[in-house]
Amino acid sequence: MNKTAPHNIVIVDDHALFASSLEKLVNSFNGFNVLYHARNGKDLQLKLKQIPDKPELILLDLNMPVMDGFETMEWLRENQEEIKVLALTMEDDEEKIIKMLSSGAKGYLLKDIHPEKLNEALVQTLEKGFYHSEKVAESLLHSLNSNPSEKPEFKEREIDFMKLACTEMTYKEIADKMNLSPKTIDGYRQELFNKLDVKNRVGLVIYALKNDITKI
Amino acid sequence: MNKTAPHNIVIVDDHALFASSLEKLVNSFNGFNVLYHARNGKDLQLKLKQIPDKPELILLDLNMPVMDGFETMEWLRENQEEIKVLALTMEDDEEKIIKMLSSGAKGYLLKDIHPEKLNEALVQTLEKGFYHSEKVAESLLHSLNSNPSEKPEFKEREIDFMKLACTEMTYKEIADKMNLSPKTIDGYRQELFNKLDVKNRVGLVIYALKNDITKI
DNA sequence: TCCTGCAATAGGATTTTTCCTATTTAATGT
DNA sequence: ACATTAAATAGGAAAAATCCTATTGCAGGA
Repeated sequence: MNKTAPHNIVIVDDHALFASSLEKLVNSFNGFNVLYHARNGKDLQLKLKQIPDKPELILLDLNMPVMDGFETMEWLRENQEEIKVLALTMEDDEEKIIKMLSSGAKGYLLKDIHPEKLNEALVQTLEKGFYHSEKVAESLLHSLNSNPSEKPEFKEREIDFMKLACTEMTYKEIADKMNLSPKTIDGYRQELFNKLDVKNRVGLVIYALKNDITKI
Repeated sequence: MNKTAPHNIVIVDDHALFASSLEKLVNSFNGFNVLYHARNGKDLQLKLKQIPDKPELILLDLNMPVMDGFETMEWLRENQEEIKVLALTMEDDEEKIIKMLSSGAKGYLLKDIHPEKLNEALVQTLEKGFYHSEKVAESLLHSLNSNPSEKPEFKEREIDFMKLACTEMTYKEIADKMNLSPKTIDGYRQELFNKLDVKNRVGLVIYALKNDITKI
């Protein structure tokens, strides 16, 4: 069909099965060819160094061990500016979308998109330089409109405290663990209750879990 | 290569991109052919009814809207006994593995397996009738050994209480909501603390969330 | 009917949490 | 050296949570 050289793509994803499957899919698109895939950012750095053929575009997963999508994106922006990057991930978290796009990603795809959309995204990114799905565009608009509710910032110690507050420890025990007076802990507690608009420790725990301050 | 008719496979997964990608991968295996894919259990029922060609094997995702993998597995066991099923999912939750296998799944694959393993699993399932990856086999052994820790049973009211305990309500408020005396609530609380071996309300909240008693 | 088991309830004490306000200390810029 | 600020700390009190034990009411089985 297409006589010109196909566009070289690289896939970065720690899920071997998904990466391999996706490779087959991308190869089935007209005019695209998957050069190789990398397990994570580190692996990608290595392969970019060792393999002379450079991709035009990278499909980058965000959740990876070793070196995740964000770190990888930062590194690519600094070291491989010519390569276009499309973020490809499960989560449509507004914060993450903004973070990736402002780090220089050309687009942000959700893994539940239709295969034809992926094809469209690849073509459009190479042609126009960017691609934004309806869903992501919507998310962005939403975040611009409803942004007055900015997320509060936390100090290191506050985050430490919140994590410990999500355990069965009493405040006295937490104070010991953090080498602070119980009264200082009480100060953190109060400050956080106000900042987060919660009524009690359970509210704090729920906030911390909802916002990935800590995992259980 | 293989002159005999290829083995027909059906993929059930709500992620269009993954399903389509996986289709390409499976088609690339020697002797396999993907008939079609379904978005969920309901969709599968429909397609099994409408499409005369029956698959020999179904690759079944667990997390789906509408009709999830567990329900689908139950239905398949009752209505399409001849079709072999391999569960294919992200989570290596022992409970889920056991649930699927005891519902008649021929194997349980994690989505992070290597593509060749998938090929192997398909071949072996059709030949021997089952496939168990090292990881899953290990999980099963582990669960058999360390099973003395059975999960406690909860009464309706206890579950109601736990859900409310995972909010910012005080016990007095919870008592009002449940139309019980605060002292009764205190009884539930104490009983649950003992049963679950937790020290305080935060412990209870964490237990409830870990065990999907409630969502946040 | 009597016994038994379970859910609901209570009394009373102690500990922890929560709230409000104020002071000390350390760090930082001018 | 002095003003400014943020972090750490304190006092004191009310509210909520936690603990232990005991009683009541009711339903079902012997």
